[in-house]
Amino acid sequence: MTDDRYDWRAIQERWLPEWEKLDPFRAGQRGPDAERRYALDMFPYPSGDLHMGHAEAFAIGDVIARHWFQSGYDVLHPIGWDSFGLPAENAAIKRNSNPAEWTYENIETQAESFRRYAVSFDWSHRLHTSDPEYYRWTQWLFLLLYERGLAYRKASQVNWCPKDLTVLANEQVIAGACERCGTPVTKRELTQWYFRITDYAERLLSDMAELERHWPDRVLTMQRNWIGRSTGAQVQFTIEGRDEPVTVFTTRPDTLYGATFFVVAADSHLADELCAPEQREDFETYREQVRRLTDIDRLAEGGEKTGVPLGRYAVNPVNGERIPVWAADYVLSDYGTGAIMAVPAHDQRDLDFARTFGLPVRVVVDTGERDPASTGTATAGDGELVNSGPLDGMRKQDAIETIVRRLEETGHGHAAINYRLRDWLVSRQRYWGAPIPIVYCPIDGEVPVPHDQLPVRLPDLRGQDLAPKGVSPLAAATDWVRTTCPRCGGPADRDTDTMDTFVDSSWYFLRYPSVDREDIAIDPVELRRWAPVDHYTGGVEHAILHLLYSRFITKVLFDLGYVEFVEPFRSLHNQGQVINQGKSMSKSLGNGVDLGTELATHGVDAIRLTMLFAGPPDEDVDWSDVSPTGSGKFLARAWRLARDVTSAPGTDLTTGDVALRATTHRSVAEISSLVEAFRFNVAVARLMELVNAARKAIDSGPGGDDPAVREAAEAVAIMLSLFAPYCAEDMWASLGHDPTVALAGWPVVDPALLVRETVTAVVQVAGKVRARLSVPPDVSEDTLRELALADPAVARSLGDRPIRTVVVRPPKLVNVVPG
RNA sequence: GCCGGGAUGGUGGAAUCGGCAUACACGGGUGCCUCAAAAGCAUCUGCCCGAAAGGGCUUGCGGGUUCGAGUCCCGCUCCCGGCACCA
Repeated sequence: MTDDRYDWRAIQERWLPEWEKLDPFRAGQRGPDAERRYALDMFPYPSGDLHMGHAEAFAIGDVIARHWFQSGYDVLHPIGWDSFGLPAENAAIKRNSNPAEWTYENIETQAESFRRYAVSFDWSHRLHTSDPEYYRWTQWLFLLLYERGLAYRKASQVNWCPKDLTVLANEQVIAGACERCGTPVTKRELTQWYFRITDYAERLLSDMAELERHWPDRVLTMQRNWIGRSTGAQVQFTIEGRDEPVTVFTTRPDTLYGATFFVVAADSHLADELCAPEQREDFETYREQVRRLTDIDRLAEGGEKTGVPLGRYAVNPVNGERIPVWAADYVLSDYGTGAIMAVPAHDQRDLDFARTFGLPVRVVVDTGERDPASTGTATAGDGELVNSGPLDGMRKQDAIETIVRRLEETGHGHAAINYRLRDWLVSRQRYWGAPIPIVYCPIDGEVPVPHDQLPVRLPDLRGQDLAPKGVSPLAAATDWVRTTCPRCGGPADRDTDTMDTFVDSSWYFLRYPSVDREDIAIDPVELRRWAPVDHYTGGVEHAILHLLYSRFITKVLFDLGYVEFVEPFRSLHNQGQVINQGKSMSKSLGNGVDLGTELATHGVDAIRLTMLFAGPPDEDVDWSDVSPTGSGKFLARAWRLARDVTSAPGTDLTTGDVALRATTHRSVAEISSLVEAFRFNVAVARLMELVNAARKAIDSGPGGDDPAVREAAEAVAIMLSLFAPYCAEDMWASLGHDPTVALAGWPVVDPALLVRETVTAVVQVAGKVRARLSVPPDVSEDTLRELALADPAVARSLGDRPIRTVVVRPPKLVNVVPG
């Protein structure tokens, strides 16, 4: 490299093979006493090559990991692939092949791109969730939950995607449509496997206290809303002609005297059971109509209430009043008990229903507002209880406590907490996933596959065998399905569903430290060494699903003694999206930006730097607003700086120009705290300032042979290695050092150089800046006041106005206030 | 509707313990270098008045607290994200 032009292509070609040889980012190299850190990036799904979004996310994660490496920590920064999933199956059908082919081709492509992108991974901990060596342990995890009673099978109405022909978890239904393909979701009654995540609702909520301030607010809020805790009471209503009472959940037991009717979910078994013979025809017509309606259609109707009377009566336990029972679709069969007491005066939905069907409205809380029956607006606020027997005259909170006590005394109810969260449906009617390790025996029934028979491997299906049929493709592999019962040895059938791929990703971070262990899933010693994850980087699209499931599985494994912490991710940051011209990139808009093309045009460093300099990491980067060319220019400038250093390596740096040294040390101090605060854009800006200052020192200051210039250039190289590793490495070589700059060690700040000899004091007159004074940092209040008042600009600005007060805040500011 | 987050030059963004608003860049102007171009270097660049010196104004809008507000308080407008018949 004799050319003195910055040539990023040559630099990439030179250093990539050197780094491959050095393999500098292996975990566990720093000895037993080094402090350890676990840096984790959300692992990618192998759909083709890496894209702009990956470039952003992994650049951010890499700065964090590289900063830890530079700071002397022993760092685990692993990578893997979330490699089960639907697109591989679709590709396999198209190519008449097995999904593995497409999957592992893409993994290799992405791995190659990651290497070129210079992410500081420890490749020796690599994993793929579709490897039998991995999914064996996913199946083991399933069995663990099964043995604990946390995995169970039940028949229920499930979300069904009519295009993908598979069931979906509640979390995968977005505004009534399939998360993956956007098709409106319908309901089906199926027997499926569930994980009992609702058992952990309270802990998932309360353990969030330790995530506060370390996770983004919006993620915590989304999780809280998703879990949806509400407090109230369960109340038992007798149904005429039925032995067992029906329980309802309400958050407003104080309004019990205002219940004027009773509603059960139209699609529930209860509605079917309660329907009187004379209403049977109407009910079944209505139920058919409800079943056909997707959530999207229902939303489109704008809250129009529908329903049918069931011809039965419920009895209000507090006053013995008979109230009619209706079936309606505004009551959900899978929330609470699927039945409610309707208090139209104080609940808007009940009021809408009552007004539609002419049902009575009785006010029991006087809020001072007008009668809901005439205004159409339910009154939900606090007020004085009326028409409520013993509760009359109380306020809301008193009434709630009193009525709950009475219900408990009479055995008609009790205080209760209800959650919006449902159990996690994990069965999928797909091929490319981890088979559910259960067999069905005519004699022994449901039997778990013994641990020593894991993994239950996928049979080799390809092409049309994988086409969606509404049942799992595995059902057609009869040789695979037919097996022997582990208990009695007789013929039995395997479960033909595979697990939701979110099961795979709910524990991968626990596997990374011990990927090589073939005998156990999680090596407790390795896990203790690294986990929990110190920092997790990834997209906000996983704010609920992946993060909630991971937290749940971690808690289960904690209870079983496999892990020693209850929260897997100490801190979390969500990167923004890379968009173009104000919109997210898409084929239909034709505004896609290809990462490969950008890298080929500007080089890895310029792209990484552009991503990081564009703005705060959690905000979107609009590619049409940023300048990779500008980033490239800065890198060239920094690179030239190193070449213009003429002092020898090892020169005593403390003899350098004091002014530049102070600038360097101040920059290092500031950049350190900016990087720690994830303010990478500002850190880069400060680095640019340091480069500019050093440039000036060479061109019009002490010159290139001054040790302070070497000190500045070396600091720039080390700090730049977080953002632009190739350029930094080449600078490091120019400065006469051996690779790799990535492990050179973060520059040490000399506190003596941070002390300023003079500072600028601002002098204001009536709050407007009129003069600046150069004063010592420990200037006294009196001296500063005198200096300020003696300043001619202050006198001019004051004119002949008298002075009312002088505010003095040494050493920064004086404000002279005229009378 | 509920919850969360925002609004600063032509653009991306700095300045969050109340104390120099517009750092660092992008874009643009002018000049040097060059046969020319690219690259590089120098320099200017919030708005208005002014030849200049200088002055006035400015952080979505309206109030308030304060010697002093982009920053704190009250009331709005608009934008982005999440949830949405959850009893």
